[in-house]
Formats: sequence, structure tokens, C-alpha cells
Amino acid sequence: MPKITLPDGSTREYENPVTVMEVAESIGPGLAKAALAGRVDGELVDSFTLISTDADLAIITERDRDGLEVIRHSCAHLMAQAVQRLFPKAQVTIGPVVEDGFFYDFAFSRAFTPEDLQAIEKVMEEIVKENLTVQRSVMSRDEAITMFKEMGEVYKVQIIESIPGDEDLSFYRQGEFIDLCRGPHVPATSSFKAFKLTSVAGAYWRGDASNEMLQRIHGTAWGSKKDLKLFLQRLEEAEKRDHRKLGKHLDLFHFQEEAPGMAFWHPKGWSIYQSVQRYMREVQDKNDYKEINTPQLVDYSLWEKSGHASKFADEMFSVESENRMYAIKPMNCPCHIQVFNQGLKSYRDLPLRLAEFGSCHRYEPSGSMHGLMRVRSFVQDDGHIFCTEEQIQAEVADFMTLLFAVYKDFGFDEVILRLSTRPEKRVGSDEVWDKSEQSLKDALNATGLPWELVPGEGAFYGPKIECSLKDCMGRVQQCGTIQVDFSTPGRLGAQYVAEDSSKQEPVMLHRAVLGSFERFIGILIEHYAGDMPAWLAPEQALILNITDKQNDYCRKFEESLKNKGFRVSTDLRNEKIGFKIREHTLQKIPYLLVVGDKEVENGTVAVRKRGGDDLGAMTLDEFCALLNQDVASFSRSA
RNA sequence: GCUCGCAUAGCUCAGGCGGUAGAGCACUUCAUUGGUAAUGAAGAGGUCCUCGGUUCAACUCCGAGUGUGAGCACCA
Repeated sequence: MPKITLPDGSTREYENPVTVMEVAESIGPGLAKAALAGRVDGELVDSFTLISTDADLAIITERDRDGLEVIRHSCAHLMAQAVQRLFPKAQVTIGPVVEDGFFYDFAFSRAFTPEDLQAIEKVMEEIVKENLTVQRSVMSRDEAITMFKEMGEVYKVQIIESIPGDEDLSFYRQGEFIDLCRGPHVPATSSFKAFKLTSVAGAYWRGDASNEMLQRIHGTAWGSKKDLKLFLQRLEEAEKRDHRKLGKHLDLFHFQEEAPGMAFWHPKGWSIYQSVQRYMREVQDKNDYKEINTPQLVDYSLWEKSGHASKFADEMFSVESENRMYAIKPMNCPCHIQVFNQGLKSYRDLPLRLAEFGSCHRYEPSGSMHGLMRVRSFVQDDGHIFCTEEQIQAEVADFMTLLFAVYKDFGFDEVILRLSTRPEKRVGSDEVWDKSEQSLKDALNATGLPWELVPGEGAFYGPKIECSLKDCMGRVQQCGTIQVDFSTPGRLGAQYVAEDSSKQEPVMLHRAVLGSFERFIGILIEHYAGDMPAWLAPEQALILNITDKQNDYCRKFEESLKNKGFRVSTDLRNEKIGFKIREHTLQKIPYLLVVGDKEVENGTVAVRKRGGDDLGAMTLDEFCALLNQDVASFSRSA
């Protein structure tokens, strides 16, 4: 006689063991229709799971986050079934849920085409109409291997063979299709309301580049047609914000064949770049960093000493000149140590914070490049803090505070933190790793924010914190980092004189807030959809005449604003005012200042904001005050 | 780097059984001096990414290369 407690606290008693679906039915037919799965005592189960003891139960529908996952996972099965109906020779592999959807990887003799996707989608619809019941079964490992061998599914056999132990495995069947799966799944193929196959691309079997390539079909599935539509609109919006598109449209930068992965910055893009750099320079000065600059070309031997050549030789550009080999620097750290090494350092000099807007070049794999987001030539807001072990924690904590403040100034409020710890291949003793990981953990805990542990992902010389921000589209972008390094200073002979006059090796903290200017500006462009806030906008205001009678007045007004340090220009072309407004609105200029006879007479300008708001007539002083206030509205908290 | 697409005017894109191309916007000139998202007219603008092959003939078909897009792999 199971007693079921529902999320609202109410309880229901049943004579015999009941399934989740039966409970739903006993509550109401609407709920039964919507029920996809259940959560029994916190565990996600199928709707046909039998409950025989007292339990807490939540009926999962498409409104639950978990319900959506069930739909998507089941939709992957639905797609696999459709693919095998159309292409019986296609072999199934895996089909997990991902953000906003799912995919399934198939082994097939050729690539699927967009026409194939349409056909697959059609068969999926047919299977939905067939309303096949989804059934779960359990098999031993050996039985399962035999079954899939008979079906000729060699990848499934491999997957099952790689599952350790000889525990029983669960399988889900719908009609003729059966797949190894943990579940849970929807009750029947009629449960799908809205799905769409979005793309097809290659993907390596087991994520290993030395394996063969499979065909991955991506799809998305939602609880309702409306949600699917909203999702597709979100994709469209993201496409509109694409920094590559906006970069061209707003004349910010370009790329060309002769310099793959290296941006040509145009005046307006470079203006944004300079504003970001000016700001970072100010922040670094305020926070006791000493800015330096180091060579682009450094003899190869330094990279051999630092250990980078042996690991990254293929990704470094090199130059030969007069029988010497140089590498174009792929990073700044070895150079910063050279600066540290000049002159004798005392413990009194620590912590020493060196910063550089360091231009780096890396031969990134051709397929990995993506607009400004991943380039071969970039500038890091790099910094290295030389300190003692005791100083690590405070330095890391200060860095985190600085980073939050900078992100906030750029309009990013949410930061996601991850700690990557010792990888298999590493230098340094376990004791040193213990210590450095602990100091990073302490610093993370001190932020009061949640953070995620990523074991084994640290750099070979030390653990690192990775800081990602969330843009207004909800996308996570990794930008900042701070890494503890106990070994590179030693390799390159960095030392300081301690209190007891012994020579000691300093600890080095590698850190960057933005990561690279290129990437960060790409993120900014997409975050603001090109509507840069006034403090970053390449042109803050534009003065427009109505007729050429006002030209002199416009030029004088421009001059006055320029003298106050604003980025202003004029458009005195012989065009109608509506035409000019449209053109400059599309160029996303924050303020348009219109001057006609009225304004000349009153000594004002008519101010129009980017959104179209008419702020009325203002004098020079009034407009300066407005623009100053707008520019200062980012908090300058760093 | 791998798989599959794509590459035509400054931009966004059409196009064509294989017979060297077109629109809109932008640009130039002329007229127009007009008050908050497009004034009108005329004109100019292309080695159809590169190199090979097939062909009487290639922008079109085939191959290679380069760049680029989606995804995978990589990311000090």
C-alpha cells in the first residue's frame, strides 16, 4: 500500500503498487497527458516505473528542466530510428542531450545532406503519428553484446564492451528500434510536440582525432511549438549580433587571405580597441602594476629553456635571420622573467607586478579560427606577479576583486569560475601542487561565488582559475585566468634575496583579465549588438546640418566638443536630414546633434539619442554635461 | 588538422543545356538647401578566388590549392 507524497505536500494512498503514469491519471487526465517521467525520491524515472513503497513523487512534464531533457534525449532516439529506417546501413553510436537540444552520431558511408535531414525529419513525424510505446528492458552485458553483434552494430558493441563490470544494462525499445540507454524516456513517440534538425557535421568517434569521423546530426526539441519558435528566434538574434557581420557593417576591422587569423583594424574598430586599452592601462596603474614592453622576436633557445618549444613547437611561428632561429613570441612570460632577472631582487621588492599589452602570435589550427574570437595574432592584457608563497592567496584574492570590477564596468554582471587542477603530465612535487591548489581554492571561496572543479585540466606548471562571463544572450565566454607557477621562474633562473639573505625562487602568477583584446572586443560587439556604450563608441556624437547655412556653426560646435575630449565629427553633406539620420542611426552613433536656423539662433543643438528619443535643444554646456554623465555611467569600479 | 558546404561589382545577393554576367544599396556627376530612419536623374564599376585538366570554347564540368562557414579535434 504505497503512500505517495506530492511536491505540494499532499499525499495519496494506493491499494497496489502504481506506476508514475497511474498516479498522474488519478490526479487528472490533463496531467496524465502531459506526464513524461517522474522523480521518485529525487531520482528521475520513467512514467511506467512501478512504485511499490512509500515515496515522494513529482510528475515531470515539459515545463520541468528535467522534462525537457527527457524530451530531447528521447528525440535523439526518435531521430536514430528515422535514420535507420531511411538508411538501414547507417550504424548508431551515441546520442546525448546538449544545451538547447541533442545530437546523434552515425557511422555511414557518406555525409548526410540537408535534403537527407528533411527526409529524416519527415520520417520522425511519421513515427510520432505511429504513437509507438516506449518500453524498457534489462539485459546482461553478454546478451547485449550478442544482440548488437547480430544487428551488425559494431559501435554499440564497442560501447558495451567498454562498460566495466558485468552489471545489467537497460535498453529502450520503440517499435523496431532498440538502444542502450540509462533513460528515462518519454512514454510514447506521440509525446513530441516540437522538434527540428538543425545541422549535420563530422565528429570523431569517441572524440579522438585519431579515430574515424562519424556523421553528427544536431537537432533541437521543445515542449511546445511556441518554445521552438522562440529558440529559433534566439538563433536569428545571435546571427544578427555576429561580430564578423557587425565588424564589416560598422567598418571596424577586416580579415583577408594574405593574413589568415590576423585582423586589420579600421579607424573605428581601432578607436574601440584604444578605449579598452586606455581603460585597462588606467586600471593596472591604479592597482600597482608596472607596465613593460618586451620584444616580438626572441631567440629560440629561450623557448627551449622555458619548456614551451618542446610542447608547442608546431604552433610557434619562427624566423631565421643570419643563421639564428627566432620565435615570434607566443606568450610573454619568459620575457617578463628576463625583466625580473635584471638587477638583484630583494624580498622587499615582492610582490612585483609586471604588466604588458603583449602582442603574441600562435599558429592556431586552420579549422579553429573564428573571427576575432580565435586568431593567430592577438594582444593579451598579460601580467605576471612575482611573489612569495605566503603572498599567493592575497594576490589571487585581489586579482579576483579586480576582475569582477572590470567585467562590471564593461557591462557583465555574471562571472563563472572554474578551478583546473593538476594534470597527469606536470612538473613540481605533489606538495607544491597541494599548496597551490589550496591557495586557489581559498581565494575562490573568499569570493562567495559558486565555482566548479575541473580535475586534470591545469597547465603543466600549475593549477589555474578560469573566469568566464555570461553575455546578454546567455552565452558563456572564457576570458580571464590566474595561474600559479612554481616551476618556470626556476627554469629561467629567477631569484630573490630572502630575509635570511638566502637566495630563493619567487612564485609566478600568470594572469589576464580580458584574455585578449581581439576576443574581448568581439564579445563586446556581440554583447551590445554593436551599440557600444558612449565611453567605448568610436564616434560619440555627430553634428548634422539642415542646410549649408549652418556649416560654420556646426564646425565651431564640433571644435568645442573636441576640445573637451569627446569623439565628435560632422556630416555637412548636401543631403536631407532624414537621410543622414537614417544612415548614422544604422551606424549606431549614440548621439545625433541636429542644427538648423533655430538652433543657430538660440546657440543650441537638437539632441537625438541612438534609440530615437528626442532630448530637445541643448546648449554646449548642457550637452557636455549629458555626455559626461553618460560616459561616467559605467561605474569605473576597478 | 579532419568531415561537409561555400567563394560572382565596395556591400548584400541573383544568374546561366559550357558561348566571358545582372539587381538593390554604396560610389561619381548634375539638379535639389530640404527639420529627425532613404530627393530625383544620369554615369561609372567585374580576369565570376588561384593554378592545372577536359573542350572549338570554362565563370559554369573535373582535380589541386588558398580563404571562409558549421561541427569535431586542438587552445601555453
